[in-house]
Amino acid sequence: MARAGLTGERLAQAGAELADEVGFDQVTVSALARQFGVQVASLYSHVRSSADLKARIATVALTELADRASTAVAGRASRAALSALADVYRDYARKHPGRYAATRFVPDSPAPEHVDSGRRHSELVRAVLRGYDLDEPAQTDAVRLLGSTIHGYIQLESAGTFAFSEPSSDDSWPRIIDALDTLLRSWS
Amino acid sequence: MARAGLTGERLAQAGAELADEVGFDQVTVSALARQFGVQVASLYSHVRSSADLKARIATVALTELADRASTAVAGRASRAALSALADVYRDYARKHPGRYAATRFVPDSPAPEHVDSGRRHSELVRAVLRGYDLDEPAQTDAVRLLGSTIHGYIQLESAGTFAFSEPSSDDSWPRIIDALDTLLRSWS
DNA sequence: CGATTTGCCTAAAGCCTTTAGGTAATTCCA
DNA sequence: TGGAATTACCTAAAGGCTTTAGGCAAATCG
Repeated sequence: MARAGLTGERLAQAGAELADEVGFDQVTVSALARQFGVQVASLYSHVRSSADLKARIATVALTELADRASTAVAGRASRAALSALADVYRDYARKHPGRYAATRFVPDSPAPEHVDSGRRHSELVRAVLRGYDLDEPAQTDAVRLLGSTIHGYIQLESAGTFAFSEPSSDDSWPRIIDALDTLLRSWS
Repeated sequence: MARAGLTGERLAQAGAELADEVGFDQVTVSALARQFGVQVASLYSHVRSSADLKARIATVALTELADRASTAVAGRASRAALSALADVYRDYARKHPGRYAATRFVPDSPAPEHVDSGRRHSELVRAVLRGYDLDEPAQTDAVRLLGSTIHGYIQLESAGTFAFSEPSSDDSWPRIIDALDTLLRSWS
């Protein structure tokens, strides 16, 4: 070791911050090197490729998000749990748009930590569903419905799709969560 | 005019095909020039920039999709209309993944044709909702819910998120559409 | 204290974007 | 009909990002 000390870890963290500032797609090995004031080639000792850098950022984001989701769901059930979980995703996407976008990045060969975080997410959704009375395969269907709707809403909202009509997307959001809650209560 | 005749129109069309082959993100002015066997710079007489090319492809896709959706919804109502509409989106995404991805591209300053197609889509969803009894603002909420869920599902499915657990995502899909239908019938 | 490892550097090749400035063929019209 | 204007595509060039190869100096290990 020597000098300042770039590491894969540090690069992923800095990359996550950069993503929030300039957008996940604009995160490049070059831009990151510029931030650290070092030559581009230096980073290639720590990340295998541009895709590898993005994958690491994705893992950071996915893990961070799982941590928050976990906290939000703890001690809550049914509607309260659903609402808290959904809000965590949405708030995270608003505060950390770059990181949230990173979350959708599918690595060529995901790190174990990445896979773990992915599993934690689906388990959290299943935990929320314990408050409703669903057996398989309905439970899996419900996991997919929830994931689709929440991720879909966040994405369309951030793309500005809801910005040009009333009511505000802030108002629609809780009503849509309510609707999902109702739906889950009476899932055929 | 002269020779073969590249036009913005033709480039958008060829770009759409290229997108389906290699992915929307891999569509570049260079790649397209290669396909046409001309120098890269030549294309810049017809498209303003790489972003402009992508925007044109997006417009082609959005319009194509609106046409199909329109056909699918015609003569159907309620559940049948909802299911047909959702299937059009999903089938299009599967047959034309590059074009479908293009659909999510938000142009800096959208062409009128692009805006029109966007409007057609939301009007089609509202048409489907005529089969249910919703007044404003519930109707807008429902439009957003439907859009979020359908786009979200398609996206997660194409990212492979549903590929590693039972039941198959083909089986979940109709059940999720059913659930949405039920939800709309009893929207608070 | 010498050998090894670590950390960052220079160099270079390859691909993509975009602008500038032609050139030949076609079309318009006096 | 023939010169002017336009059209369609080209060469040249600058600048950015990615990635590999090879090098040197500082820190650490034995």
